[in-house]
Amino acid sequence: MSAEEKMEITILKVATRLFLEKGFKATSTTEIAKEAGCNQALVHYYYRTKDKLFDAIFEKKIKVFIGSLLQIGHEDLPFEEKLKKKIESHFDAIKEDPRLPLFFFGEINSNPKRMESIREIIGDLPQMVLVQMQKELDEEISKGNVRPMTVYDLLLSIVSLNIIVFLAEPMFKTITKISDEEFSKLRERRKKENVEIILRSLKP
Amino acid sequence: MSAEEKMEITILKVATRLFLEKGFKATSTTEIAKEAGCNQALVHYYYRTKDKLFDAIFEKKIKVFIGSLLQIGHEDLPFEEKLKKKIESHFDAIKEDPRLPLFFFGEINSNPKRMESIREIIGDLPQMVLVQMQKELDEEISKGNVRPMTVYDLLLSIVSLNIIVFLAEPMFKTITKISDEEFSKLRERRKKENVEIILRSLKP
DNA sequence: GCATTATTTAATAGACTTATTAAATAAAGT
DNA sequence: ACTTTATTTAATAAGTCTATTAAATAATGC
Repeated sequence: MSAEEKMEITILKVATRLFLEKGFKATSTTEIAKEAGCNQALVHYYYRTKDKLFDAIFEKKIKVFIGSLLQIGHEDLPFEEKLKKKIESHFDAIKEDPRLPLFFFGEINSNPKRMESIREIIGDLPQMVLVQMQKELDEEISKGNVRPMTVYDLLLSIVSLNIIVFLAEPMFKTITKISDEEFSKLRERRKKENVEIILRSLKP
Repeated sequence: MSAEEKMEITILKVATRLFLEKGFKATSTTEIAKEAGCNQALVHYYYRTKDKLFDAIFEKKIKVFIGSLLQIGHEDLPFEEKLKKKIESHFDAIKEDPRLPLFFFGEINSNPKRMESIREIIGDLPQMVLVQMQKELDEEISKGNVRPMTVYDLLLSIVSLNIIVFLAEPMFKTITKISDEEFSKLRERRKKENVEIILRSLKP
């Protein structure tokens, strides 16, 4: 097991996939071991408990999700362009991992304490996102380019519009009987549409 | 147990609360029985299996959720007013039962077959919502009052904006440390804001 | 009152869960 | 080559879960 991938890593990858797909409760360490190709005890040997294994994964993913809203290296662009980039990078981060939204909202709901303990680990990240956007937004409002609005409202709208197409995919496909191909088109259209909706919503 | 509420009903109520709170997998018939104040076997006596009990509840709730988008008795109102009523009635239906969105998206994701079998039971309801809105929308587009847009896009936007505040409540409160009172205000503001965002998004 | 039916319980089968143990094998260090 | 350390497994404890059984109690019909 040295030419091959280290089993410790394989376990983590399999666990990531399964936790994201089915959530904490519905995934067993037995199943993780089976898919990784090892004994169930090995999962506990490397990660001690199912909880610790999960937390490591959860932490990594929430950083990706929140961090995608913190656009860097575009300070010189005009407000609308910066915002467009934020929305699109957030959308792309979710597209990379379409189960992310349900994963977070589901796991935080079923175990609010988890979020508390993760809060300390992710640190300033959420604050940075809020402060950065707050600053940019307030400036535009004072210039009269944007109608008065809180940063919370703006963020909620962005996240909301960006997650829906991924969140609703199974329900949507069942109801509309739309093909996978058609759905892909719709998803790509939504990315542009979301930017359009947000920009329109800001006009004074 | 006849002056009191019938145990069959109590079980259903408790099960509804627990399934909505924690989902199918995380809720045991043992727990339902305990909270209802009866023996675990009685849950199976009345509802045979955990699955059947769940399906009965799921079906009821999805009808409420989808049905709230089918506004009736306002055919004479102008388009924007009808749309406003739809958005608000959908928002209110969720407010009545804030765990509804996570419940659906979570359960459908973790068991897509469930949705398939429920599809037959709920019947035309989703089609009615789609057709009704399609008709109203196309009319406005042909009159030039609304920019070209599919009914899917409109519906996705509405549902998305309406669910986010309920879906994100635990995450949002942890990150922002906002008080319950402040959050209530924000939630009420969102209801108006959502109507505003949607109407702006339709302008030609 | 007695028989029939409905409601409820205790007990348990059988499967699955996480986590720990001790033992086996492989790798590395000297 | 021998010891120490890391990796892996089998076995199992202790608990949970759903579903079924047979037996007990309560309600109803006649």
